[in-house]
Amino acid sequence: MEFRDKQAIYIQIADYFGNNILKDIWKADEKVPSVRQLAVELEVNPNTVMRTYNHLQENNIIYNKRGIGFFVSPEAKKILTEDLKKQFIEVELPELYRKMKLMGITNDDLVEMLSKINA
Amino acid sequence: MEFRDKQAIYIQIADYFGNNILKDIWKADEKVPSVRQLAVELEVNPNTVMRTYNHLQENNIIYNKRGIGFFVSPEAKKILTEDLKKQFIEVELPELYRKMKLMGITNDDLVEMLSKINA
Amino acid sequence: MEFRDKQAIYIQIADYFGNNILKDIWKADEKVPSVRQLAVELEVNPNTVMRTYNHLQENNIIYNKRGIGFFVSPEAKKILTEDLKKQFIEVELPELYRKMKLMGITNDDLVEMLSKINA
Amino acid sequence: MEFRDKQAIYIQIADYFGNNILKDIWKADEKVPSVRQLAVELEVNPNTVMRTYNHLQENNIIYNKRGIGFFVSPEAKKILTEDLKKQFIEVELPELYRKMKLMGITNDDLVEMLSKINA
DNA sequence: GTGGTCTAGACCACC
DNA sequence: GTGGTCTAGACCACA
Repeated sequence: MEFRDKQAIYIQIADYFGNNILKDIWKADEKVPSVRQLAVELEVNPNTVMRTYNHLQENNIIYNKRGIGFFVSPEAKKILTEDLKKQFIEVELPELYRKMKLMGITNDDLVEMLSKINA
Repeated sequence: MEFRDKQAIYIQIADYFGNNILKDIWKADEKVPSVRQLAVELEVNPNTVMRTYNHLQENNIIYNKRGIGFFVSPEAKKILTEDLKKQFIEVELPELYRKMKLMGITNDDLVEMLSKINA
Repeated sequence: MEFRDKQAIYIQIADYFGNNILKDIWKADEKVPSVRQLAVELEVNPNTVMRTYNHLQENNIIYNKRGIGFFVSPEAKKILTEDLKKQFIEVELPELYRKMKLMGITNDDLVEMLSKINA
Repeated sequence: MEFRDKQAIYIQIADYFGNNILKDIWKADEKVPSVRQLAVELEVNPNTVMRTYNHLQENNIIYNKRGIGFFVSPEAKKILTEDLKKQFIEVELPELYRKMKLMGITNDDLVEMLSKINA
């Protein structure tokens, strides 16, 4: 994992978790790596991983079993999907619309541009 | 100005400038508000406005006439448009694509959603 | 046993013991479940149960007959009652008083609320 | 401020904030001490204070103005009151009831005990 | 072994 | 001056 600058590492790790869960790579009630283990893997300070885990736990994405570790919460996927949709509809879509209008990009142009990425 | 926003205030001001220029509200070689005046208007520290102006000047969006004030540079609109396009194609479009795929939104869905905003 | 709870598991088990004794479900000199048996029942590590038993033994709630098992100590009920009262008077009551004052709940309100639980 | 052991310092600081807001010592949109300042006052590491502030911010008790500091959120008092009530009704009241029953304390006994604290 | 908390000290962007 | 993030290292309780 290589970290983009500009965004906090602990957030990037959280996003990585979100993706893994949304893509069904990590399923409900599965154990996620321990704090120390992940810290070694990502070459990051354990505190930073801990911060990610706290963040995810507060948002009910993961939960903790005392002395055993962290696990993917059963509601994780639902929560992540809803958050994504809400963010998309309320923030990103209007912003996209605004920019398209500003640059004179039509819906057809947009679809064509997206097809090129696909290819 | 939204202090509670996560984006830097001086960037928010710069965006405001960009919009005004792109929408032809401010045209080439027109004078923009003075630092002090804008600081009072936006209820912001003058240093912060100065920072915006420096930033815009470095990017040739505005230019300075000593003792008179700042003016919209003739190339401003062109530069802003190009920046916008570059950012759009290289960053936002791929990100849009990624999220659509993650949420299972098709091109048709997207066009329909955009139409709803228009309405 | 609720692993996700913030309270230590061995304490939760100890509380469970205390309740059983106070409610006369387990009486003086009666045998309590073996460590292994209880560990299986509660789906808990035997070490954790052992820890509970050590804890209870230190507080004279249970005693041990070598090779036979653990038994409810004759003074168990008295000790538990006294601990409960002490904790109640010195810690919980003042805390209750503090919160009632903070929320503007009167003694009458409290009695009424308690009656509702009873019903 | 002297810290009780057993409970995390950053939580104790958060509780202290809650009390100050509930008692109207700190009012809506008032500035709270800066991270560094409070750290010095409480003789605690700034990271610990930061942790408290993050915690409070996530719960909309305080908000942040970039480069200026943290402020009491307008909804802070309402949120705190509701949390307190919810916790009281759903957790503490049933627990109180359970213990009273276990120890044979009547409503009248309870009221009398509370009066003694008052005196 | 697991997480949880805290300290110390550093560096950064921003106002 | 403000917050925000990260590292390094330590100590603790718990399973």
